[in-house]
Amino acid sequence: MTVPNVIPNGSLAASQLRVTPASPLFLREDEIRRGIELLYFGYTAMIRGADAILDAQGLGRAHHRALYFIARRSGLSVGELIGLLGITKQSLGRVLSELQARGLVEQMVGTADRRQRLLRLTTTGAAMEARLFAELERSMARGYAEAGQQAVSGFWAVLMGLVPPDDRARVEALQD
Amino acid sequence: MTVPNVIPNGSLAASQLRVTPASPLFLREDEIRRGIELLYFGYTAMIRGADAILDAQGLGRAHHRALYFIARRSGLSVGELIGLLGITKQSLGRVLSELQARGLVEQMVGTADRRQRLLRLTTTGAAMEARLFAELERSMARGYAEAGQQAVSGFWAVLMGLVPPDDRARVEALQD
DNA sequence: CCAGATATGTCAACATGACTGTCCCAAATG
DNA sequence: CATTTGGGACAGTCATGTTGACATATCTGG
Repeated sequence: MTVPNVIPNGSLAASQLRVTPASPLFLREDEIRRGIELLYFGYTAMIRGADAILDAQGLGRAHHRALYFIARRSGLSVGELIGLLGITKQSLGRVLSELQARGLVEQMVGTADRRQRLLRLTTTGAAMEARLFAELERSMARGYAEAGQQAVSGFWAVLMGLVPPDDRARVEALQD
Repeated sequence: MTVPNVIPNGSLAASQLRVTPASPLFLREDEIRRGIELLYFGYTAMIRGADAILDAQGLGRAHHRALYFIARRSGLSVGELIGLLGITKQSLGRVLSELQARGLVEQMVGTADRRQRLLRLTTTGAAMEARLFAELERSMARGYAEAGQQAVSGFWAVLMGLVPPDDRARVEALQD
């Protein structure tokens, strides 16, 4: 690698380096790469268990994400789900119709706005989502446990810091 | 949601709940879901900037991952790269031959084992990887900065906790 | 030194999940 | 009533993963 080990960055908080707190900070490339790699491998590892279940059912990650958010915000509209997933109407359309065909998801006409289709899980769908969630939970709980509760707030803080400020409200909104 | 708010977990460290440290711990579902969601949205957000560059070049994330790890471990073998990416030889083959055709990656016959093809970036490839890395870095540095250095070790700790113990050595090995 | 294991490459077929573009309908909104 | 909005449907494309089968060069153990 020819990229220098030390990278200038205008306005960062204190790092492990011995830098006076008020000075411009230099983050070492290794620290950045470590974050990138842990994010990649950690995310992959967390998903792995659920992937196996999905595979056995002939479903994919796209189905899981839809089930997850419908479970999380029962009664959300198709448009809201599209916004959370960040995909197009056409892409979601296929996933959603498969989930409906399997009897995992059902629609209701919106009450306030009758154009909307409000989504919720069927009993079967809720059971499936619970199985998938249990896998994610097992992994995440282990991560929390191994790191300790003190680490968890740092974990949250950095991840939220990755999300562009304009998008944060949407993420926070999931926390009821 | 019909899943209970409180989930039993055998052997976890202290949480925010008022639980005596030695007792079995109960992690609240919200804390788990928050981790899952932040991991999803944070990862997506970090990648976004690089995705735009890749798109403009007609490359995809698969190419980026290959470039990233070749940059990180210059001279690694095809088999090692397959192991890091967790994909099949055939999947990597396509990506790798595209990168070679574009003059971003080159191969050398292994010295110790002449069956191996050792991979490294060309000058052009290193420049491309540096551009992509700069985007990831921008995002990650902002996350670190907003959270503060103290949070970063918690961030690392939880993510490493997500990785199954057997796989951790491989992740650590990237840190030279 | 030879038989078998290993590292890599390649061809072919297929599945998933994204995309764009277009057209349509029903309901809300002004 | 005209326009906008929420949603559905159809068609085609692309990126990236998969299996399976086979080839070739090289290493390694008996």
